[in-house]
Order: sequence, then C-alpha cells, then structure tokens
Amino acid sequence: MNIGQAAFESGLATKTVRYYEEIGLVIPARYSGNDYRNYSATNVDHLRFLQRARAVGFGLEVCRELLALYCDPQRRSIEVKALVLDKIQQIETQLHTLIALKSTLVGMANKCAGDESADCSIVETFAAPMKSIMPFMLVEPNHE
Amino acid sequence: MNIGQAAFESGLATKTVRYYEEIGLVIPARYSGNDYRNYSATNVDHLRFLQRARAVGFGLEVCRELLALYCDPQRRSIEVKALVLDKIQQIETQLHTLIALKSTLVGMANKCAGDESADCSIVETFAAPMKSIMPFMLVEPNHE
DNA sequence: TGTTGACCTTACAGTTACCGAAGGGTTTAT
DNA sequence: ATAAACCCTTCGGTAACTGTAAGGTCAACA
Repeated sequence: MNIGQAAFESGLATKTVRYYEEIGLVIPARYSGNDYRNYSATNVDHLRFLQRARAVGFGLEVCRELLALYCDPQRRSIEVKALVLDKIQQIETQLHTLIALKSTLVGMANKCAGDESADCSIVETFAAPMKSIMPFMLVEPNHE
Repeated sequence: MNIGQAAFESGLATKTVRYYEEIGLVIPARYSGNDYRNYSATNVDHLRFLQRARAVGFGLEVCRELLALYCDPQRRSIEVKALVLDKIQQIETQLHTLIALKSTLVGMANKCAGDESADCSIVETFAAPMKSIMPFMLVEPNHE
C-alpha cells in the first residue's frame, strides 16, 4: 500500500507518516523498482494506534512507549495504565493553570470599560509597578 | 542600565530580553565604547509589560499589539478588551478540549485492570478498528 | 505516443518562544 | 595582575509537524 492510502486509513497526514518513519516509529518496506514506501497491514495498524494515542494528548515519545507495549505480548497492563494515569495528572495541572489564567483575564476584562476612551485598566495592570501586585494577578515573574 | 539589571527588574531572563530585541519588541540604546545594551526606564517598563502579558498567556505577536496599544495615547480601550476577550475564548476552547481528553483517559484507566497480565483495554482502544468507535473516544482523526 | 494529472520522492526552511553552549571581550574587585 | 562576574555574537536544539521547491513515477486518455 502506498503512503497516501496508509495515511488515509490511519487518519494521519502523509507528511506525518513520513515523519514517523524518520523518527523510527513505523518503518515500511520499499517497493523494488521505485522508491515508493510500501505499508503493510501491520504498519497501518501501528499508524492508527499512533493517531489514537496522539489524539488523546500523548507526546510522541510516550506514544513510542505505548506502541512498544502494544507490540509486546509480555506486557503488564500496569505499565500502560501508569502512563495513562500520569497523563491524567498532567492534564489536571494544565487545567488548573488555564482556570487561573482565565479568572485573571476575566477580572481584567470586567474592570475595562471597553469603549472609545483611552483609559484602560488592562494595560495599566500589565504596566503596574512590581510592588503593587493586582489581586487577580496570579502569575509571578521568574526571578530564579 | 545593563541587560542583567533590566532583566531582573522586568522578571525576564537575559536571553529573553535579547530575543525581544531581535524580534523588534524592545530595542535599547547602546553604550558607546563597548557593545553593551543600555536600557532606559521606558525600555524596562515595556519589558515588564511584556512579562505580565506573557504570564497571562498571550502569544508574542498579541503582546506586540498590546504593547503598541499601551504606547498609543490615542488607543481605544475597546481594542484592548477585544484582545482579552478573544484570549478568554481561546482558553475556554482549550479547557473544553482538555476536559474531554481527561474524561477519555479516565474512562480508559477505569477499564484497565492495571495488573501483571497482558490484557489491557487501553492499548486495545488505541488499536481498535475505525468502525468500532469507543463511546468515550472523543477525538477523531483528521480526514481533510 | 504524448501528455495531463495524481501520486510519489528528497531536502530544506519555517513555526513558538525561547535555552544552552561555544568562544570571546569588558568591568570590577581584590 | 588576575579572577569573578558581567557582557557580546553565533549556532544548534527544542515538539511535532507543515510548507515549499524541484523533481521522478504511474495510469489513463487523445
């Protein structure tokens, strides 16, 4: 099967499929005669696996681990589950961050008239001196 | 003022401050005699502004717009507010996505025994054929 | 047979917002 | 004088691709 069909069946872009070969995730055979990639059913199965794993937010290196576990009949399901639980933790952290940012921004928006005048508490908040920290300013600079 | 002090006062890394010059955000004078950057109080004010705007999640190009508005006494606060409201929208979209991903992953984790056996509904979900879409599989491939 | 169009190939540049390292000059303090 | 603490430029790297250029291959149609 050519790359275009493999890409279609897995739901990936052809560029992505080539990229996955480049980084050693799914390596197809080649036709003799021309340079075309020849994807087997197993290759396509792996591509689809990767598409699904990426779609739920796993990074490519974790996807590599997941694919290796998928291919390993000796796997222990606890290893797979650990990766999923770890990802859930990361998502929760992201959610907290985003919720905090949103509340900061909503606080700003509520204080801004949003009219034709130049008075704007938003830009003033961004420009405020270090010492007068706004109550809804949740993210502090990194003085490390 | 040298770059190190300007970076400290704005809460940015010196690398970041140099980068902001490179992309035309805050361009300091130079001392004559050596090649050192010389940051004015206004420069530092702008750097601090950028630090704050970045900290609440704005991308650099939007930060550029925000800074331009900050510098423009003829600004209309409605323009500033529009950028903030737009960002709030983006964050809400991200939140929805993350919540969906999390529920997908939690659903997977709950179905996986997580023991020494190789049976794992998680990898099976990733590998499932296209037609049998799992009920908690919320993200679909991009067939565009 | 020629040619059109859809497909395939490689290689390189660009994206975001920086960070790290290499290799060197300047200033300040001891 | 010399060492520490600054400063400089330039290049390469990050994640996960996407876009572009320049070209080779294949099937069908006139």
